[in-house]
Amino acid sequence: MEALQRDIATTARFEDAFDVDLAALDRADFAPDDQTTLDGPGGDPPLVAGVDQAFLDERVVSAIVVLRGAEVVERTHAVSPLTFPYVPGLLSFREGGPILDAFETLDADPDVALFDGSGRIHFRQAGLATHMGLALDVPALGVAKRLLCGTPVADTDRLDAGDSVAIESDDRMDAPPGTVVGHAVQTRQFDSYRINPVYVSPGHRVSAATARDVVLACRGGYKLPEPTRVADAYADEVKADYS
DNA sequence: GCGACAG
DNA sequence: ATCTTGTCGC
Repeated sequence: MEALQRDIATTARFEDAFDVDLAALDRADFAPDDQTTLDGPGGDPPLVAGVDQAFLDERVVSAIVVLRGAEVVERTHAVSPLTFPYVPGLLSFREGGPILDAFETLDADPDVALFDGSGRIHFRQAGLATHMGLALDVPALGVAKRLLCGTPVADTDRLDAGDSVAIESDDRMDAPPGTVVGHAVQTRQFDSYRINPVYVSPGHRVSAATARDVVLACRGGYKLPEPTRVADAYADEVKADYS
């Protein structure tokens, strides 16, 4: 499996190779109750898919929500059996198949997809977002709540909303020393208590800088970017129906 | 043996 | 990820 991941890493493209209109994405308002920017000048915001999962006993709910700004264009999910344990570094072998099951039921073809986990921030530069992006050949990036590996180039405490700190490869990773494999992104912040940043990295056909910009543009007032947040909520909703 | 570890 | 009530504070 590790060999496959190294192969995936060499095939994946950690550079911009897509046509997402970032300017239009910037104009999009992801506030759930705002629809006013959907028909703004310069074209509609791109289709952004959020992917997240919720677990049952021996099964997993894989949810996909596609947004155009704050508008939910499509929601779909799949319930699949779990056949592999959680092993740090091998997450795609546990969650990848189930995620692809869900994508098979998706009609829309998103301009970019956000996965819950790492992309290039991975020992072999082939995290879940990289694996999925390549398998689906869709621009993809990973959004993780915790750092799997790599080293922030500066303190990530006390960052203001909108700030980001590059994450460089460390000696446990395949990437050449000093390679910027992602960013710690502060999507939200308060004056009093500290909110941790999310760790964003390229999956496929997206550069580290663009991955960061996409996540910042998708902020909807919560820690998680809106596509991820609504997919998370949808996964829990579906799980409740199966429990 | 020690350390480190997405979801 | 998941098990879980209340609770302190913008």
